[in-house]
Amino acid sequence: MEAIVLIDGNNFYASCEQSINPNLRGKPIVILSNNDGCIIARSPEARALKIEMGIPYFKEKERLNQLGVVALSSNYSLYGDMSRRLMSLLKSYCEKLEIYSIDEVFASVSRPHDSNLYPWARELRSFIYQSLGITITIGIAENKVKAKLANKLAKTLNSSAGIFDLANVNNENDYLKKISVKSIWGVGNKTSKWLIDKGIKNAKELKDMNEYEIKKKLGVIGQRIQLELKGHKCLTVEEIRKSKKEIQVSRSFGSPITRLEDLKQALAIYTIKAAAKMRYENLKTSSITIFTRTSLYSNEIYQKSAHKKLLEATDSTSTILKIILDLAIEIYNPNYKLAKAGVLMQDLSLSDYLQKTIQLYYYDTNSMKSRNLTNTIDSLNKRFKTEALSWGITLNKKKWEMNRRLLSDTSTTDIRNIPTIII
DNA sequence: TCTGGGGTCCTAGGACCC
DNA sequence: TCTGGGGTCCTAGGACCC
Repeated sequence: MEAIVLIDGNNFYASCEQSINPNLRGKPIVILSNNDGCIIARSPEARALKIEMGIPYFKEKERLNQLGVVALSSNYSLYGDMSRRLMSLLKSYCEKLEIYSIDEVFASVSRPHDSNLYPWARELRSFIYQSLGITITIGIAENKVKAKLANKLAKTLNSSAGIFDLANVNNENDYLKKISVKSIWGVGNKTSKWLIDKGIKNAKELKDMNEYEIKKKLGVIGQRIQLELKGHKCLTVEEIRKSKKEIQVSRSFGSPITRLEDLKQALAIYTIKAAAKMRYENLKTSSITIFTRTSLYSNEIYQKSAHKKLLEATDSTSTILKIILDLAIEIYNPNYKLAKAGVLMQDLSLSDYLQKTIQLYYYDTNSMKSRNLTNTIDSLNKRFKTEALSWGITLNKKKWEMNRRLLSDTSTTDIRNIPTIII
C-alpha cells in the first residue's frame, strides 16, 4: 500500500537562522519580509509570546524590543541553501519526491507489512535533526489533501511528537472535526467565510456537504478538495518539476520614488535578474509586462501596467532591456509616489525547442555576438558571485533600494562568512 | 515615516470562426 | 415582424498557496 506523506520544516526560516547562529537557539526570534515589512516567520519562543504572523514590523517594533525578541531581515540565500540540503537528504528516504515549496515536500512511500510507518518517520526525523539542526513534521495519509491535514494534526496534537498517520486511526471523523475549514489546503479566506455562513465549520462537515452546492460555488477546485476528504486520489505526487509558466521580479522600494530615471533603473535591475533566471531555466519569453503602483495603504491608489508581445521569443537581456525602458514611459506618472514596480516574463517556451530549425534561416552574426556576450556575463557572474559584471544603468546611486537592515550572514554559501568556533 | 514576493490554476466573457 | 448555433482561443481577474 502506498502512503502519501507531507514533510515540512518547522518554523523553517527561524530554524535556519538558529541553526547557523547558536546564540539564537531557544530565543524568541522573528523573520521579516523583504523591505523589513511584515513578520513572516517566528520561532516557537516568539509564537509563545503571542506575536502574530503577517503584521507590519513597524507596528510591533517597540513591543518586540521590550520582550527581547530578535528581528531579522529575510536571508533567502541561506534558506535556499538549507532547503537544497534538506531535499537531498530526504531523497534517500522516500520513493517519490515532489518539492512543493522551499520548506515542503510531498512524498510517496510504500507501507511495510504491518502498515506502520511510525518507525520510518521517527528515524527520518532524527536523521534530519542530526544533519541540519532542523526539526521536521511528518503527515501521513492516503492522498495530498489528507496528508496536509495529518501534518497539521502532527503539529497541534500534543501526543503526536511531530508525526501523525491519519490513515492509521479508526476514528478518522473525530480528527477531521478538529480541523477548521480555514486550515484546509485550498480553502482560503473567501471560501471559508462562505462555508462558515453555510454552517460548515470543520473538515468533517465539508466532507459531508452537498456535492452539487460545492461544485456550483467553488468549481472543480472545491470538488477536488471534497473528493480527497472522502478518500479519493485526485492529485498525484509529481516528481518531475514542470517548467515555469511565468517569471516575475518585483520589489517594494525602500522609499517611494517620483522620478522616471529611478523607475527605469529599478525596472532595468529587475529585468537583468529576470532574464538571467530565464536563461538558467532554459526558457524564452514572448510576452513582457511591467507594472508599478503606489502604496496600497495610501489614500489615492495609482497602478498601471504596460505590455508588449514579441514576434520571436527571446532570452536576451539587452533586447528585453530596450523594450522595458520604452514601456516604462507608459506607466510612469509624476503625480504619484511610486512604492513598487516589477517585470513579468510570460508566454515562456523552452529555448532549444525553437532554435534548431529557425537558426538556419535567421543566423546572423549580431545575434551570435549578443548571445556570446550574454553567456560570458552569465558565467562570470556565476564564478564571482552575482553582480561581478552588469549594465551601466545599474550603477547610479540607488536611493530606493529595499531595506534589509537586520540581515544575517551568508554563512553557508559564502566562504568569507564561515562561522568561527572558539573552543 | 514604515504594511513582501513569486507563483499556479480556474473561470467568465469577448472575439472570432464556420 | 421575423435576425442561429456551436465551437475555440485568448485575456483579465479572482482565489489560493507558501
